[in-house]
Amino acid sequence: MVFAKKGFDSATVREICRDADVNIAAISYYFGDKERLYVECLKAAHDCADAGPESMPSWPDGTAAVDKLRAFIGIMVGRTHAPARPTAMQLLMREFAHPSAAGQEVILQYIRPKAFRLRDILHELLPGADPRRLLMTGFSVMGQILFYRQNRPVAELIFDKEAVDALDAAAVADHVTRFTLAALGLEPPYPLAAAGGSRKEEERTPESQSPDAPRNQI
Amino acid sequence: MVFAKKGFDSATVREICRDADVNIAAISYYFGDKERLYVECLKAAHDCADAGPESMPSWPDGTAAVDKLRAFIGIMVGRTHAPARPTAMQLLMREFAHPSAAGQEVILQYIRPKAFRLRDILHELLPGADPRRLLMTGFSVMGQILFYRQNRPVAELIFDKEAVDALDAAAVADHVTRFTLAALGLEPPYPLAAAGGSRKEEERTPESQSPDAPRNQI
DNA sequence: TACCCTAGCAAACGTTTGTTTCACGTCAAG
DNA sequence: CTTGACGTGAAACAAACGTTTGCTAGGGTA
Repeated sequence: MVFAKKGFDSATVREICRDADVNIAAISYYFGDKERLYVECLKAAHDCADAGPESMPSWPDGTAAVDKLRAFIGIMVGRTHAPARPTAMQLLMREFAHPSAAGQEVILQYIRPKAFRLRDILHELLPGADPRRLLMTGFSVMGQILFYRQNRPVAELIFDKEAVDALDAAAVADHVTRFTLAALGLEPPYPLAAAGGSRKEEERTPESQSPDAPRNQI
Repeated sequence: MVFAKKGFDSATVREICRDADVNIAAISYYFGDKERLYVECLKAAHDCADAGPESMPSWPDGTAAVDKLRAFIGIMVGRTHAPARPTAMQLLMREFAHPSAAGQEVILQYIRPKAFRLRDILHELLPGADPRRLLMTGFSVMGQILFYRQNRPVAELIFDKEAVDALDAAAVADHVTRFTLAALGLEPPYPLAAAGGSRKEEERTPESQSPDAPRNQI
C-alpha cells in the first residue's frame, strides 16, 4: 500500500493505481475521491490488524492478573513487532503519530478497547493505586512496547542494525513483562532474576506465527 | 515553522514564504531549492533543541550512577515534554518517526550521544548485564519518555484530555525514574513506595468496567 | 432488435506544485 | 554621474497533482 509507505499527501493517485493495476478514474468511480479512499484503507487496515490468530482473549474467571498482563504484553508486542500484515500496521501507526480528522474515529475504535483493557488489568494488579499513577503505569507499558515500532529506524542507525534486528517479538515481550512486573514489585528485580542464568536463549518462538496468513497488499 | 506542522511534502513553499513574509524567489536565491531549505531547518532545529539552560552535564567524578540516571531522565523528559522550542522539537520528532535521507545525519548527531550516555549510565548501574539486556533496558527508559511526545494526541483522545495534560514534566520524570529504578531493583517497588494512603475507590473509570460485554469486539 | 445500465478506460480538465525569469530599486565604489 | 553587483517582487514556467469527461464494450430486459 502506497499510503502506508508515503503517507496521505505524498502518495499520488497515479502511483496507487499503477501499483494496483487499475485505471485512475476507478478511484473517483468507486470511492469518490482520494480522501474517501484513504478512509476505506484505514478501515481495512483496522480490520486486518484487529483480526488474527489470537484476538484479545477473554480470560477464564480465575486467571491471575499477572498472567493477564503477561498475555496482554505478549499479544501487543506480537501485533506491533511482527504483525501479520505489516503494511496495515504501518498505516495505523502513521495515523497514530499524526492523527488526521479522517482517521481519528478508526484509530479510537482500534486503540481504545485495548487501552481500557490494560488499565483494568493494572487496576486489578494494583488496587490501591490512584488513577493518575494507573494512567502513567499504563503509559510506561505501552511506551516500552511501541518504542520498537516507532523508533526502530533510529535505533538501527545508532546501534548495530543486527543487534536491534536480533530482538524478536518473544525477547521483547519477555523483557517488557519482566521489567514491568519488577517495577510493580510483583516479581524479583529484573537484573537479579537474570543473573541466575535460568533464562534460556532457545525458547524463541518460530517467526512464522501465521504461515498461511494471506499476505496480499491492502 | 510550516515544515514542523505539516511535514516536508505537505508544506508548500508558498505557505512557508507567506508565513515568513518573504518572497517566493528568496528560497531559490538563498537555499537553492526546497530540500536544502529543509536540511537547514533541521540543522537549526537541532541547534535549538540541543542548546538550553542545561545541556547534558558532565557529572563530578563521585556522582552515583543512580543520580546520573535520575538526572538523565529528568533532562530528557524536560526536553521532550516541555521543550524550550516546541516547533524545533516537533520537526526533529517528525524526522525521528520517518527519517528521510536528508535528515538522517542531523538526527544521528543529535540522538547518538544521548543514547550512548544512557547506555554508559546503565552499564555503570548494572555491571553484570549483557549487552542485549542493556540495550533493551535503555529502550525501556526511552520508550517511556518518548511515549508522552509521540502518542500524546492518541492518549488525549482515549482518556480525558485534562487528565493527560495534567501530567507535567516533573510528574512524568518522577514516575519514569521510580518505575525504572524499581524495575532494576535499585529502589523499593513502585506502588509500595507510593502507597502513602490515597485509597480512593471512587475514581472515574468511564464505563469501561464491563468484563465480558459483547461490545468488546477485540 | 432496441434500449438501458454498469464497469472501465484514455484523454483532457483546471489547479497547484517547485522553480525560474526578468525588470526594478538600492547603494557603495569608481 | 555612472557603473555594477546585490536583493526583491510579480509574473511566468513546465511538470505533476486530483478530478472529470466522453466514449466503448457487454449483458440483461422487453
